[in-house]
Amino acid sequence: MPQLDSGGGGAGGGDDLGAPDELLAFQDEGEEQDDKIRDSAAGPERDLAELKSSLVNESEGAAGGAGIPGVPGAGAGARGEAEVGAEALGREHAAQRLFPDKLPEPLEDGLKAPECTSGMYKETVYSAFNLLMHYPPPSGAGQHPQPQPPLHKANQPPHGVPQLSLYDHFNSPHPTPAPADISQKQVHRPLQTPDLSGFYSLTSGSMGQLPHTVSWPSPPLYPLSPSCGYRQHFPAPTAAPGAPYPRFTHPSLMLGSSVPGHPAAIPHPAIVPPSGKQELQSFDRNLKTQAESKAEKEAKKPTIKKPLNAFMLYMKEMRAKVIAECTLKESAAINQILGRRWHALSREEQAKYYELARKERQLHMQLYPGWSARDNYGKKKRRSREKHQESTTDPGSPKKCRARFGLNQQTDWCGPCRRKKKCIRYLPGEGRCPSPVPSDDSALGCPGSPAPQDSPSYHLLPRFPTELLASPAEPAPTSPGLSTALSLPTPGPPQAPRSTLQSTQVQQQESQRQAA
DNA sequence: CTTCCTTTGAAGCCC
DNA sequence: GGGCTTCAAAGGAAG
Repeated sequence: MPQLDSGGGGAGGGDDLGAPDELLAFQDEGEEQDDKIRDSAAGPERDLAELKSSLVNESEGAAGGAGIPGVPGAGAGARGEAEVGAEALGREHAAQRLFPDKLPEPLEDGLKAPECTSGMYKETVYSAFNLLMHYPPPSGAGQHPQPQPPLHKANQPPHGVPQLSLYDHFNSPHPTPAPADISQKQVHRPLQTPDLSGFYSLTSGSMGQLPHTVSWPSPPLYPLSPSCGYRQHFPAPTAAPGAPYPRFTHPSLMLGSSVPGHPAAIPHPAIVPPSGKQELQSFDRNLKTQAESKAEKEAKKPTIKKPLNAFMLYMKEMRAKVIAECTLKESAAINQILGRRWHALSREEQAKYYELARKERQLHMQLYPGWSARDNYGKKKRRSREKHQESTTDPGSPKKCRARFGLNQQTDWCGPCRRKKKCIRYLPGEGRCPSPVPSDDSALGCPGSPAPQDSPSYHLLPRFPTELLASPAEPAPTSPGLSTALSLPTPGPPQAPRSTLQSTQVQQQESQRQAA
């Protein structure tokens, strides 16, 4: 994993929640990083071209990479408990009124310059990082040597000034702070990108300053109030302007005001109703009747979702863009494209998402100390036991197929069927699946650039036209011989995989476009 | 209405 | 510790 932590020591030193896989991902990126970094200043067009070249060179490993930008850990500044209460609230408002004047110059610039022309997703990433600045400040700051205070008081910046470490480090043009007098500012600076908040929503003031090239249909992970921070959903009377966590105050720390099920409770975005409308009704009922039995409350206990990992955050941000580019809406297809783009990201670009995910996990852990991913096990409808057993005992199961031929269970595709979960091609006595499977899209009737066949880190077939992944100005090279040499049969009856159908659909769209 | 598909990553479980 | 499974998001498709 990239050394995301600043390593500045102190209380934040133990904040390593990263996964070891992240390091592997970065190592795989290899030496192309220099080129990617060099090109990183280009716009969306660069992305497509880079993506194409990345796909071609995907398997090229490389040693060592540039260090990932240091990211402050979770060191917590301490505040005295005496600040709890209305006094602190009043102080917060007062401080917020003063806040704009305390904005550092870059933030001021951001406030005054909504026209930002950065990379295609940089804005949102940076925006998320702006909010990450609300996380515990780097312990290295040493501004709060006191012992770790309670959560809702733990991370307030010293003087209501936003922590700029992440901001400065990533040179984000976007400001974070939320002036208290937002409504007035909105009059002069109408929102340009009302839905900027894929990761964490920002204050309306910030949002007004944050141009967003991609519409953001998704609801914010951590919705904010129009006026500041996370106050709306996580009211924190003790929060100072720019305070990191207080607006995220855990329900259990809200002294009864935000406990799930409590009338005043406002759920964290990770808290998801067990069943949509019913959940809303449940909350509505809770607003009316507080005398429900404890058992009932338990039964209606909302589900706390897993924190999003880096790729999920990336998908959340980029989905709309891919949908717009490809005119596809099926998520399975979009996700394939996003997966390849993810691999094509530079180390630094991925590092941003890994860091976001790390913060996400850290925040989630603090919000829900007792929560475990196991809590949600079985909440999604599991496949039946019989089906599972059938899969594992089926000689054609990809699991057995991969095991038999020494393929990677996680990433290798089992033969030409191109399915991970159920190999429909391999049959007993048929011999080894031709794996790696054909690495160009021609098997799907799609021209495409060949993928590295022996790459241990990139076995997946390109099942979508390379045009979707590569720059239109740079047509992907075709490899006509490969598929014909392999002469792979289609998955065949009863049905071809949906992805194949989807690919065909995409190809048809592309053909029509070219014909036009 | 429910499940599947499809991706990567994190985490839990089992041996 | 390795291997496997489940879940996280998303929305169309299929059952």
